Amino acid sequence: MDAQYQPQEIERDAQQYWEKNACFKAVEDASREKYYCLSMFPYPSGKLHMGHVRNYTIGDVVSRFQRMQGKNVLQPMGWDAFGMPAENAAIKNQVPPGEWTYQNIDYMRRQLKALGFAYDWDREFATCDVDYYRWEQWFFTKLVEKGLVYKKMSTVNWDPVDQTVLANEQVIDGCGWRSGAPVERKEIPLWFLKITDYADELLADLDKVDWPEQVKTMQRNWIGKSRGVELAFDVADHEDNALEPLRVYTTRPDTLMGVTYVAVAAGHPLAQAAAEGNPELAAFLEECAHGGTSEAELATREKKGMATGYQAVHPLTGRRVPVYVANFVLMEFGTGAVMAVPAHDQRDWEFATKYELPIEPVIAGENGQAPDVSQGAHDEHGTLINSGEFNGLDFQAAFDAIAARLAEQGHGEVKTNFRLRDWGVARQRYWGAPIPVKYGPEGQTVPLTDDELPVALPLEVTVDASGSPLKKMPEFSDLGDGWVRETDTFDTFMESSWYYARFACADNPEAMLDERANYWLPVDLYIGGIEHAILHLLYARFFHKLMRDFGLVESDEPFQRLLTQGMVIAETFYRPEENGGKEWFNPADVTVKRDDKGRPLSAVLEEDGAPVEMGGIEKMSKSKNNGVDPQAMIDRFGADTVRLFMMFAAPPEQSLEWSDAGVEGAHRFLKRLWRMVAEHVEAGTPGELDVALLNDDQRELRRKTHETIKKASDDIGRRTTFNTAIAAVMELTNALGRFQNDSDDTSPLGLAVAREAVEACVLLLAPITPHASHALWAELGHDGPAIDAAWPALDESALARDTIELVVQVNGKLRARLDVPADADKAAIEAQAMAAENVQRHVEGKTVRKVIVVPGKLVNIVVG
RNA sequence: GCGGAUGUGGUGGAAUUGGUAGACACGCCAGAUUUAGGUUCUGGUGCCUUCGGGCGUGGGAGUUCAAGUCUCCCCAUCCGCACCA
Repeated sequence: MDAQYQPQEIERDAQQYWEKNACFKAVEDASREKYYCLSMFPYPSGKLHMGHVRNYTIGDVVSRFQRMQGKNVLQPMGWDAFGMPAENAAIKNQVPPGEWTYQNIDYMRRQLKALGFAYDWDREFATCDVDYYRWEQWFFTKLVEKGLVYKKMSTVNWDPVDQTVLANEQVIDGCGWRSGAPVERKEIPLWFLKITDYADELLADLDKVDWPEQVKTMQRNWIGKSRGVELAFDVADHEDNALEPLRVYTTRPDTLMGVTYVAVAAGHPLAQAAAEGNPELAAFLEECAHGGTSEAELATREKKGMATGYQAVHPLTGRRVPVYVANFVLMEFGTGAVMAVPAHDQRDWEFATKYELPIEPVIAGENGQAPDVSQGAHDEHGTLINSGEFNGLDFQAAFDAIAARLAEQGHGEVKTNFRLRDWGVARQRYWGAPIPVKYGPEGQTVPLTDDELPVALPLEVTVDASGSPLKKMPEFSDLGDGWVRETDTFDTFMESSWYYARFACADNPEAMLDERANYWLPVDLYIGGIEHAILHLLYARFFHKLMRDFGLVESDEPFQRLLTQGMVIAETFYRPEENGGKEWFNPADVTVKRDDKGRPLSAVLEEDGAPVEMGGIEKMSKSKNNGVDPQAMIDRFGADTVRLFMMFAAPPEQSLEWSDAGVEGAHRFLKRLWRMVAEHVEAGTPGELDVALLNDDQRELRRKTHETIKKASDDIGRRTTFNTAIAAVMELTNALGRFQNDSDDTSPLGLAVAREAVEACVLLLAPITPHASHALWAELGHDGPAIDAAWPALDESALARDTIELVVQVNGKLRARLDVPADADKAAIEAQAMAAENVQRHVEGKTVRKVIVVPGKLVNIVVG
């Protein structure tokens, strides 16, 4: 065989073999155990970035591993093809979004193929294909029939200059990203899906899936189920006329006696009414109507408020408290009003302090006395004080008693609330799936019928900054007789909420899903970025339940197991510019100088030899110019090296720092492995592996082989820590290298032991470096391809040891190491530990108080 | 602001169930080989040290025979926050 590792030839040959033999075509087979492995599909932005490479390598490693376990594996790929970037590119380059998108898909598909991923390409689709989104339109009309869809007024970001709705991302510091004009908040009617109808089930079914606990916690908190009391304050205006009662929700009815004011959102009817004839308040409401709508922006904004002049009547005491308008109270959230207990809620405390409102403690501190609230709120549960007849009750008793009293008086009731809000699915954009609804001349709103579907998005358009071209295309929107079509399109989360199911039967022109979906679903392992932990994953879970209740799928959850991968990050380099900005340089164009300990000292730009500043390690991004192009790395080292480095440099859930030196290390390892296999093949034909005849070196290498099989199987199959699996294989190759060089054992039996080790290395790496393993497996004389080889089997008997090394501690400090027989009892171990010279030295003259023996691990002698 | 995470040598990371801290790799140092080609091989490498040992997992306290791992407080960084995907 060729002693040189030639990745380009090897990878081309392997990929041709797989393609020619349709190796990765998945066929439903009820007699075989299936495994559906899915990586989140990419947005076709132009070319692959390292985050994609990482995501898809993880999925490919698991898919190939499961195939070697004998499973019937499905690993599909497609394109999340609708979205804003295509419209932005269209504005910039005068190319229709569809054309731009499909060109990007063609280029990125070639890149994926060059990485050797084991996809069933026959199932590929893009969400902008009408054959895909037509089913989403059809399903939406069915949801309308079932009453799971409604239209209501909702707040959006409005750019008053460009006369268009802006996404939160397009609002920068409260201003439109193109126009720079201060953004206004505008109310428009939008379509919503009733995800809140499924809130309880979405919460409960988190217990059924095998997901990282932190993701489940984030979803639970997002759904935010709480038990509280909804109560009403009577309200009186300046002339003491009674107004509509003010409804608020609280999870702390026990603090009700500490209410010193109530606050309403700027959009609340009470605020609007109070502003009439009050120009100052009207100006404040106007101020609140500016700026973005995102919760983060609202919550971090300086807390401001203004008195309405209205009074609210405390439902139990009859005491009057002022009604304020506050910019941190949201109309979308709950009733749009809150009761404020500044002594026991930090946000209320800050507001009360700022506007000099009373702060009255009603919950005792730890010592049973009134807590000190001069520096901040006391928000823990405790015994009630200053609460009249409720004094002395604990949280639960007070909750129940106060809720009962409010109910008695008709002022309130216990209520379960959710933080989760219904899903607004309408977007005022062009590049998305048209919402299949029409409006009649008398204001009718009618979902389209099956024979009016699909509504195909026109592809020949001119896009500019002034909003969706659909709204200016009567040939699209005008249906005649006074009927017009909806020009809003779906949120792109709609497409990504069910694509995993369509992969099971992507070629079906007659139905959204068919029985094949029930063969493949649920997805056994779903892999993607942690940034999708809430929205995408929650919407997809919701959509799955909708499809289930419509009889389209049988399972309750779409993704049985979830792996959330970390980001790919890299060092940044820059030079300050005269205008105060920074010019960023790509790591590929910079050389870092180090001191003799390897610490980075300085960096210079290769082009001019002059220094650049090191800007720290950041997520790969265009703005910091620290992206490393996967294509350049594949061209230089081959796909296997890139895959190996990505899997070795960090566990999949953590962020991964790109390192050119690390990639070279991965490449070096593959070259070394190749050479070792070549040397082994040259050394002669192995004999029969008769384990009874092994010498010590042979038995040791064989033990290492099977220890490695055991560890790699567990690391890849159960733990998904590919980095430690690779480290274990590297240890085995190191052991094999010593065996080849130091022992130089070319006896038939020695070669048989070496062969077992070599084949283990090749197969254990096959999911990670499939091309190299494909070639090496053939060089080792196998007729079938490596992808059809079974995962190496563990021989437990090879792991057996005669003696075990134990450590001996004195007072927890390591003092000696012992070789003890594997079957030694505690007394014997203790005696041997005590006898050790260094142990004697540390025990001498002291009293042995205790001896702890942990079998197989250590002995700890406690002296005093 | 709210919710979730992370923090270990010069660097990436390992330590899976409270039990040997630093596996594996990068970098660096020394030596050998080769001087065409992204070399290869061997050895060393946490810090301090009076060479006995001592110290050491972001900082501070605590539980334990034993803490990177468990508890509490603090600091820093990252992710998400409903129209980015």
